[in-house]
Amino acid sequence: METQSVLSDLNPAQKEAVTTVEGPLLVFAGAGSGKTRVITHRIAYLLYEIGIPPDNILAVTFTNKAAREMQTRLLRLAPPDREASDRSVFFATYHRFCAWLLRAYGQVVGVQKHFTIFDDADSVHLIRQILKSFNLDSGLYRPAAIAAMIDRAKNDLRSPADLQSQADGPVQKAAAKVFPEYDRRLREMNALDFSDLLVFAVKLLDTSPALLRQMQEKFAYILVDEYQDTNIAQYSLLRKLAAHGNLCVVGDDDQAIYSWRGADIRNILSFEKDFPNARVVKLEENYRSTQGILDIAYQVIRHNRDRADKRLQATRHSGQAPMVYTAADGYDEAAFVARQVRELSSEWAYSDMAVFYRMTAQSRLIEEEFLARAIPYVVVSGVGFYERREVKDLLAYLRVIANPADDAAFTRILNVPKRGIGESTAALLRESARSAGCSQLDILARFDSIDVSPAVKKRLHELHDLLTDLRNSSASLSVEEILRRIVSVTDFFAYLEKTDPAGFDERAANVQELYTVAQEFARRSGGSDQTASVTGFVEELSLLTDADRLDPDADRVSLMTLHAAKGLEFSAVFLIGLEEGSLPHASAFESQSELEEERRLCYVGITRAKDRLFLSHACSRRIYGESRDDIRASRFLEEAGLPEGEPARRVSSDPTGSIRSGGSDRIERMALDEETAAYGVSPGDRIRHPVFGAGVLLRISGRAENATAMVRFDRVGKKRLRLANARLSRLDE
DNA sequence: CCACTGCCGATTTTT
DNA sequence: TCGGCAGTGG
Repeated sequence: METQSVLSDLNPAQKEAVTTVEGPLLVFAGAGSGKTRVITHRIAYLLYEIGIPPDNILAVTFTNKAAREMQTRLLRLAPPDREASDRSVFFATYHRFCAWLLRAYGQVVGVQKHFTIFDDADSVHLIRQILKSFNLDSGLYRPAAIAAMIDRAKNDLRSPADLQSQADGPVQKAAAKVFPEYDRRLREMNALDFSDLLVFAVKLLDTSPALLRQMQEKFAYILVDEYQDTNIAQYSLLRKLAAHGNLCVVGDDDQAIYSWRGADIRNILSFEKDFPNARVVKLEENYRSTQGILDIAYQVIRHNRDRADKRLQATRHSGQAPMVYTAADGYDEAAFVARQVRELSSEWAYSDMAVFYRMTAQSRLIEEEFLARAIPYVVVSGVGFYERREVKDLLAYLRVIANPADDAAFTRILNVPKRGIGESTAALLRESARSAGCSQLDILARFDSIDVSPAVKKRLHELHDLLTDLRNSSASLSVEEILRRIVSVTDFFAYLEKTDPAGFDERAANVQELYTVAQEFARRSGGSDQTASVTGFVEELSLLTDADRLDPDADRVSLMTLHAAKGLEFSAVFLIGLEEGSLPHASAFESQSELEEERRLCYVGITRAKDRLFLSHACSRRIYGESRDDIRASRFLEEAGLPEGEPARRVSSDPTGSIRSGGSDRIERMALDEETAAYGVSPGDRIRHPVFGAGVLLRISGRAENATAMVRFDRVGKKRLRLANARLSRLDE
């Protein structure tokens, strides 16, 4: 009976993938072929048919979202009495798994228990400081570029010395020079960046054979999702853990789109070589898309040379043919998308539709058009909740509490809220810490011996007391209570009010939201050791992304980059900007392998569509403020055998004039700054202008008296106006 | 410590 | 075009 539920409804290939339990297994899971099903059913099979204890199973994913989804779906397969035990199957991202391992055993390789995880912004910030201390011009050597190189080296398990010897070109040389210093400072701060989590986990398992053996025994069965995106460090980790050979990897080389992050497609293509007895199963039955959509996808992807041969077969009826729209320009393209969305909305919910593009900036015209027509949408990703200033500030307090050596966090809160400690004092603390070989917080503890004015000394004293008090009280408080305490003792709300009066409501709401997140964390972890729970909370936040908190129930069209689209599906998909230079991106023109990755991006986009697919491109476009009308259609359209149409005429859009837009909501569109409050209007509003009449406010840019509004008027079309001068009034809806 | 200005640069960003 | 920065001046 149980076999029934675990194996029923699986096709033969899926069944083979689920029941081939011993030995290495590579599952090529084409788009829409039931990949997640296979993984979850396989785990269920291991648990309920083979009788493997749940804590012997490790399932590795790339995103928290994927981990969560698998966990939920596994629970649905559980016999009623087994639910509880299923929870001890270890679902984790690589990074979370490594963080777990290092918290428990990291001391062996010099990682302190309460280490902090640096996010990209922290890293870049640190690198900027180092460049400065080396007198390297941060204009010439862009910190983000250096950070990327170092990150890449780590993901390749290359040491600073390796980078040094391979460095070619001035920027790489600079990166090679910064690398060891960057690492040194991280160690000093008891901090690890994202890739360090992997690097040190590998190092730990290398250093301690006993621990490795223990882990191999514990995780006797390992499953890996999205194997095509594995980088060298991750691969190395897997090889060590899965020396027993019970490794099941699931992936699709055609959907490898993260090589620029160090992912190496060869990991999946040479799995059979690396694990000699590997069984290979190909899932080529597609349950998602119509045949017409799959045909186009195949026509595109077959142009890649570096791929395993396979072709998806539709299990669904043929459906409506995909279409290409050749737009006069970007506005026309946006209008086309909006019109179609409106039309399709009689058949599908907005949340069944999505617009994909190559670059984040490409969302803008679509957003404006959707705002103008009151089409509800959500931009997936964008400025994340966890990147918001107020959230990072409060997080920095927690970081200092959990890890007093975290100088980066300390620097962040040193003068936040403003307490009259300026750059010169900050530099002094930095320097003293440097020469004394201790943390800046340690220096603060000895403020008496610091050579500063009495006034500054007093402020340092107060800061020290404040932090000491917080740290002491943290032992007996929940994370939420600690947060509330930080907010109250620093008078945080007053600080928000003062520095950003217009954005106050927004920011205050974010602080509230953070309380809620802390509450939920406490409920989940049911913690005992408080320091551990602060550490745990900070870790959780560091490893979360904004996508983890999007509300899936809201009825909105999703706007996202092609990278963000992987793993999702929609009834109707719009893939816009299919132009040479955009998709494929210009930077890929010179390289065969990069072009192939662009092609895979295109493929990923196409295969997200269940029923309707719209591909569009424009003949003329504004690029970096310059109008260009020599834009050529993407080669991928030609490869797909899709003729471009006659350039469409500019269509003047009919303003719908109705209700407030859907775009703006707390999480995703928080960019409405001071101006919104100052002038009482925000994007999406129906407004009236004394001369031009009624229209829709599309966008606000610039600040203070330079702030300009982009308005689409019903009668006279689009105009830019200075907010300070234009007397815009909001029309009630 | 801030507000202003002028310059540069501009893919993608699972963690 | 536009946003993020470093450098400047009050």
